[in-house]
Amino acid sequence: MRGVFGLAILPIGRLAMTWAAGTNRLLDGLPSETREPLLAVSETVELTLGDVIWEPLQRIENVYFPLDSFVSQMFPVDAHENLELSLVGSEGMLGVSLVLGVNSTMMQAIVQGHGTALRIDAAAFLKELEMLPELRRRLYRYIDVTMAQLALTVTCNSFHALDARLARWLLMTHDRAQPGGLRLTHKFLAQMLGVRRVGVTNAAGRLQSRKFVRYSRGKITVLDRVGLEQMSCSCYQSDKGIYNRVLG
Amino acid sequence: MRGVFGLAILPIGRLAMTWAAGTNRLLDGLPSETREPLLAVSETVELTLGDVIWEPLQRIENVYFPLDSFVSQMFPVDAHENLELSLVGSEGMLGVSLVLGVNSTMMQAIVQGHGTALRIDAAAFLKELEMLPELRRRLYRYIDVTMAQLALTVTCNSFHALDARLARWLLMTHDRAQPGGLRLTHKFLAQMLGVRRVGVTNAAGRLQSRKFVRYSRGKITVLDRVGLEQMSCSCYQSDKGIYNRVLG
DNA sequence: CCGCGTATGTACGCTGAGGCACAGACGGGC
DNA sequence: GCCCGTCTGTGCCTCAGCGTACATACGCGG
Repeated sequence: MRGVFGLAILPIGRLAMTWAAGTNRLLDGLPSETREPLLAVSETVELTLGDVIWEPLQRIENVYFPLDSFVSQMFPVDAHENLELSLVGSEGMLGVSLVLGVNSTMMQAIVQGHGTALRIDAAAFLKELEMLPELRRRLYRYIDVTMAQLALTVTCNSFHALDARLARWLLMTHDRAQPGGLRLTHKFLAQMLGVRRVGVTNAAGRLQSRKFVRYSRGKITVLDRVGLEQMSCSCYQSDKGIYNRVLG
Repeated sequence: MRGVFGLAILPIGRLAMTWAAGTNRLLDGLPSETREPLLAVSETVELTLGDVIWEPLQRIENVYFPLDSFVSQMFPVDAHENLELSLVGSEGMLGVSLVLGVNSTMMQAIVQGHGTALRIDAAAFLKELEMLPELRRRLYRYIDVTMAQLALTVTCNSFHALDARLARWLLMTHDRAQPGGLRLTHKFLAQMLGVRRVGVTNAAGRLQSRKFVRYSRGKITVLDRVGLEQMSCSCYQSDKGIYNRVLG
């Protein structure tokens, strides 16, 4: 039972308002007869800021269930046309294509927040998936959620101003990150949001002057979640709503 | 065998370069032991331009496999913030949430192109789905494709100019439509692309002045596919590539 | 064949964001 | 404690697309 972590022993996350570090909400929602065999083939690994989990067209060797790390997925089109599509933290899973019977991905996945994740070898995962109907059931529902969230993001990106999108992005990141300030430069945020760095500097400046955040040289501290929520578009709440509706 | 149509009898679509009317490419790719039982519970229905297949949060009563009709899906956020997310024609299926075990959808689906589709009652479909592993296998792969296509669309919408996106949209529609000119007003295109009507009028004017299309009062004729392809962004080809890679 | 509704064309100012350039400011490493 | 690289701030011009308003043009129904 190498590296199984506290997940099976301390399912505290289910009652907490925020997602507790050390658990994965997707797995948490499984009956223990389903969760245990999966944990038995998983190992806890450390993911470091900037690690590339996979590149487009790469074969999926492992799937990941983040615990207190989080990872963002992009879809590279041309050289610098990157844009974050989804943020996967302890509420989700990386490698859903495998669940759908496709063993490679079109996405690029990069670690955004340092922390731990459960890692399962692709072959072992598929074997368990076959034997555990409850696992299938839940992961399929999760996939439906990610599709709806992706659809929301398309619309949000098209219609909502940068300030609102930045606020939303900071909130979503804050939800998934460990306490103690986010490691994010403006340049990086610009890539995530698909805009210029200067645009982020201006938008972030406006957030800071309203005392919603404080930042300095790549470290951002959220000071006022409520303020950020008011400034962000409704998509932040919608995104959570989509998740809770199907998986809550 | 009410309304089973020529699909089982005349699988001509498999050899044709363009998708032949009267077949559905997803079902076409199935072995006949799988296809036949599904066809036995399906009926052919006529879909008329403007029909609303479903609204957000509505229960999925039927799934659809378009034959020579096509349907677009939107994700309404606020009042008029609509934007097309996917175009489903004879290459696809409507109601994938059901395949994932979720019996409602966040999408709005509206018929874009008049024609026929196979319709299957949700309960009957689920029953067949359970009994037909090959069907599951193929539909799961299709879902993976739609996720990748959606991801592509997010990025395309963020980075590519209206002219290119309009060209892409016309090509995709043209691919799925029956021969003889598309029924699309500028106002409608504007909604699909998430821009103002005036923007479409200008962009469409540029396409027309280059003799790529001709249009008048809601009817658009594609004159020069190659020209349109050159004007559209690479996303048109990418979109087809994603499909063929997994389902071709 | 007239009228009205819908579709399309055009105009004007506005603004968010792009492209680019450069200046200051912090902070880790030597 | 200094240097240099990285991060952040600012300025300037450009431009695509928005909001709005109004003008024309086609075509169907009476």
